[in-house]
Amino acid sequence: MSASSRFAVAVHILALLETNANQALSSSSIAASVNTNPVVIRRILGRLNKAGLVHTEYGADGGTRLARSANEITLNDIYHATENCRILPLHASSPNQDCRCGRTIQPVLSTIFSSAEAAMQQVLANKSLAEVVHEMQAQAKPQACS
Amino acid sequence: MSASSRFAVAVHILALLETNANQALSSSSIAASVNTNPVVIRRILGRLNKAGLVHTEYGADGGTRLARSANEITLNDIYHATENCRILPLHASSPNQDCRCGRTIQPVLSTIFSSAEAAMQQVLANKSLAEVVHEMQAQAKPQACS
DNA sequence: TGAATATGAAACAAGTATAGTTACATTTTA
DNA sequence: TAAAATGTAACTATACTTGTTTCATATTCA
Repeated sequence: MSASSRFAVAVHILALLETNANQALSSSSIAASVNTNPVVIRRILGRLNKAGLVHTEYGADGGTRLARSANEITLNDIYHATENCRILPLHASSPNQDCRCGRTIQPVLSTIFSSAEAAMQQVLANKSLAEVVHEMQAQAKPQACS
Repeated sequence: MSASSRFAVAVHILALLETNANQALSSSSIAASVNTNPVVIRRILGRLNKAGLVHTEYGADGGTRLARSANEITLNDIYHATENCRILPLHASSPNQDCRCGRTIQPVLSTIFSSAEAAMQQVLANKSLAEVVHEMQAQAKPQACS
């Protein structure tokens, strides 16, 4: 059913890159903020690289930077870069095709499940990384007179 | 985490009960349609019973019937009866609270993830079991002149 | 009363995915 | 050449799902 925490960690990573846009960050320094192992970070960075969201350089003084503006990265971009599977899976093994119900349930469910997932992704598509970072900064400095 | 197909199987079960509303169905006969073990069915029926969607009777000639009209059961009711966890989980272990990003990411993500999940559930809430059964019957008998 | 039929629940195995860790080859820079 | 960084493989531990067997319990009916 549920997705992995890769998506949440990926947003964390990218928010960290945006707030430190003046320098490339190593997987070790990112891991210190996420509170995990650098290899876990590198595995996620591999997906983000493949999706073209970040750019990584080898060697001493290497590390990772955002590949485009935080305004041009949506949470849906990050979601697709980090998660594989359908949120709402169909049956583990195919139903009995000799039963009318078994024959017809999956095409109907597949359509409905796709609509449900699309609605979720639409919310993610409407939120940019820049907005997330802005909300995080508002969280860090709450207004005294709110 | 690996995905659960309980939700899809639960819809299958309830659709089968609706199309055989004249009789109580045993877990064995349901399992024959789903193509799995009766105990798997009984585990899901236990959740549906607890949620008040079906009513089960013991003994010879026992079995399960819908507890209310298929018009009054939405896919979101079934979803909540069968699935436990959040769709979009936060970090597996808490981020570094000494980092500004680590401190602020989770409350922001939690709000966004809740909105995304709510959008998905809204789609499910707008689809009744009766509609699903109707779509299945349309699937079984396509119009010749469509 | 007793046999038949059904559920509910416990226990176990197998399969799969995630998260964390160690280790090492490779690339780049100073 | 040494240092610092990545990419990747391998391994462990954990957790969840699915399928299965087994058995106690409840209900019906001859």
